[in-house]
Amino acid sequence: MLSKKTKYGIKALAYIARKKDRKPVQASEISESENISQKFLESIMLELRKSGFLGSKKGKGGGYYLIKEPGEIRMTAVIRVLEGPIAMVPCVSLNYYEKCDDCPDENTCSVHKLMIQVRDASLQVLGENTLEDIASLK
Amino acid sequence: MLSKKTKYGIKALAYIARKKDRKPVQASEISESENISQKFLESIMLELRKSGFLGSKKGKGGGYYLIKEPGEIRMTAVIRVLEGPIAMVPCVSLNYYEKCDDCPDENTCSVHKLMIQVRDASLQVLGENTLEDIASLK
DNA sequence: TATAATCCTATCGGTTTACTAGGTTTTAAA
DNA sequence: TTTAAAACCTAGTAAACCGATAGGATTATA
Repeated sequence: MLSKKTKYGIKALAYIARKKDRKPVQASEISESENISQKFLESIMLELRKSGFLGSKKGKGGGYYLIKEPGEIRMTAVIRVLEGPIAMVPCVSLNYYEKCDDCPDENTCSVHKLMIQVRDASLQVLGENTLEDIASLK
Repeated sequence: MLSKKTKYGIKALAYIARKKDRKPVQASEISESENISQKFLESIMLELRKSGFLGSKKGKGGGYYLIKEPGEIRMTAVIRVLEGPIAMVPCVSLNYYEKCDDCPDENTCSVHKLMIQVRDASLQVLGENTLEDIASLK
C-alpha cells in the first residue's frame, strides 16, 4: 500500500508542476486545494526539498518550486524518496536490498523469482512516467 | 511491502506443490524446512484451508494437501487472500475498491492515473504465474 | 515592525504486524 | 483402549509504523 505521505507528496508535486509560472507555491495553497492536512504536508514538502526535488523560499511570498523540469523527474525517484523501496520484498530491491533471515538460497526461492518479475513490471511503469506525464490532466 | 504472512504462505504452498505424491504434508515439516515459526505458520495454513486452497486431515499422519492442481492456482488469487488488494491505492483496486476522502474527482487525479498503470502491470505478472510456475526450481 | 511563510522537534493515539501461549479436538497406530 | 501426533481455536502482546498534531524558531517581505 502506498502511504498517505507518498500520495500527498505526488499530488503536491503535480500541483506545482501544473502551474505555468515558476513562482513559489505555498504549502497552505496546496493543502487547501488538495485537501491535505497543512502541518502534515509541510513535513512532506520539507522532505522533498531536502531530497532535491524542490527549492524553497522563506518569508512572505515564499513557497516551494521545482528545481528540475517536470519531464526530467521520474516517478521511480519520487517514490523511492517518499515511500522507500519499489520492490515488494527487500531481497529483490535494487536500492534497498536486504537478505532474508529465512531463505538460505535466493536462487531457488519461489517468492524471490515471482517478486523480481513484479518489481520489473512496476519499475517499467514508474520509470517511463515523469511528473510531466502525470501532471497533465488528460 | 509483502507481509511475512503472505511470503510464508506462498512458500508453504510451493513446498506442498513440489511434492510428487499427494500425501498430506505437516505444518511442522514445512516450518522446519522453510524456517518459519510453527505456530505462526499454523495460523496461515488454517487461513489457506478456509479460503479453499488447501484441504486438511487431522490426527496422526494428517496434514495439508492441495485441492486444485498447481497449474490452476494463479498467484493473484493467493495474494488477494493473504495480503489483500494488489493495487497500491484502494481507489484503483478491482476487488477492494474504496473512494479516497480527499480527491473529488478520480479522473483528474494524478496518483490515480499512475497507480492504474502499476496495478495493471502487477496484475499481468501475478495473473500469468501459477503455483506450478513458481514451485519449479528453474 | 508586523506579517507570512518555511523550518524544526517532539509527541501521540491508533493500527498493524509477527508472533507466542495455552490449550481442545480429532485421528491413527500401539 | 490408550497414547501420541496432528490440526484447530482463542487470546494476548511487544514492537513498529502511520498519520497526524502542537508549538514554536527562523527568515524574508512589505
